[in-house]
Amino acid sequence: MLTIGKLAHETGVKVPTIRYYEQIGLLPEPDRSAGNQRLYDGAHRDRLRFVRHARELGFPLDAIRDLLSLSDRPEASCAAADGIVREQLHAVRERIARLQALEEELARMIAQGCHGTIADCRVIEVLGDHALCAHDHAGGD
Amino acid sequence: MLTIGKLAHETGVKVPTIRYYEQIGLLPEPDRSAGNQRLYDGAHRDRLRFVRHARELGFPLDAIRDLLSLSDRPEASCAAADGIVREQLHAVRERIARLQALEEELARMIAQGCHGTIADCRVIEVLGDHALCAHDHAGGD
DNA sequence: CTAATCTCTCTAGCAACTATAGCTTCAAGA
DNA sequence: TCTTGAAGCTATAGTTGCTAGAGAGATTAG
Ligand SMILES: [Zn+2]
Ligand SMILES: [Zn+2]
Ligand SMILES: [Zn+2]
Ligand SMILES: [Zn+2]
Repeated sequence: MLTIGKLAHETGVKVPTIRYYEQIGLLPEPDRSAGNQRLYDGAHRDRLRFVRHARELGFPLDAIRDLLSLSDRPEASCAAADGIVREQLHAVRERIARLQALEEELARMIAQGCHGTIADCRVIEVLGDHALCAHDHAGGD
Repeated sequence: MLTIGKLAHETGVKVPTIRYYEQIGLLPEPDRSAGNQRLYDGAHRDRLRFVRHARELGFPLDAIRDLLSLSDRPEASCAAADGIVREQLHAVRERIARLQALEEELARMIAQGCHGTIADCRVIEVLGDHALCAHDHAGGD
């Protein structure tokens, strides 16, 4: 049996985060000690590790919730799980593409190399006028 | 003179967002009409376009606040502005690197190609055990 | 038995907006 | 002039995924 602090230590998830996950229904409510303190077992630890790992891979909590409920039904088809991962991969690739466009644009701004006053500053100028940009980075952030 | 709706239309920034920027002190309070409605001029529009463009390039509002106050002092050295942009470029590159590691890992998970039940699902298995990962994606999100 | 360390609940805050409610003002047509 | 509809106003709360603090109670080592 683990107290919340030990569970935190074993999983690398901070104590308030564990309580937060419980609050939003991502983790089940554990039993309590006579003094009302949470007591966890191995199953809780595995579940929390799963959550942490999925978070490290960038999955949003909603997707993790779905993945968890799938993993609770071992006989179900894994197509749904694979779909969630595919979706996440897609989202990650989109973010990468957007960021790479930004990277190029920022690098271009800096490459113009200005060392004067703000009045002649290339970067301030470009920031003020998207027409000076090479890309169309219109899409939301 | 522009009403807030026209300013929104001309800059592509939504009306509530403009009011929000004013509230946090990013945009100056404009004059008001007799009926208490905001009235903007060309300077306001330029400033808001600057903000929007910087946001599109991923700058946080705090950095934009600094850039704006620099651009109000045309005789100042532009080193500070360049530094902010360099910092942003650095942040973007770091985010790209992190996302690329995630992308590889997710692609690897999917490439294992599983079409069975959850009990045998590779992706659920990998999510449950970071030891099956090729990367150390420990760092924050 | 006491002191130090956990743990408890609850509230509020972060970024950067977005959405809603309930009201007032404005512009144009009949 | 009246009326209707769009646009504007303020203020509050919600979003995501936590994090920080207050003030109280529980547990454990010496
Ligand atoms: Zn410069
Ligand atoms: Zn641009
Ligand atoms: Zn599968
Ligand atoms: Zn991993």
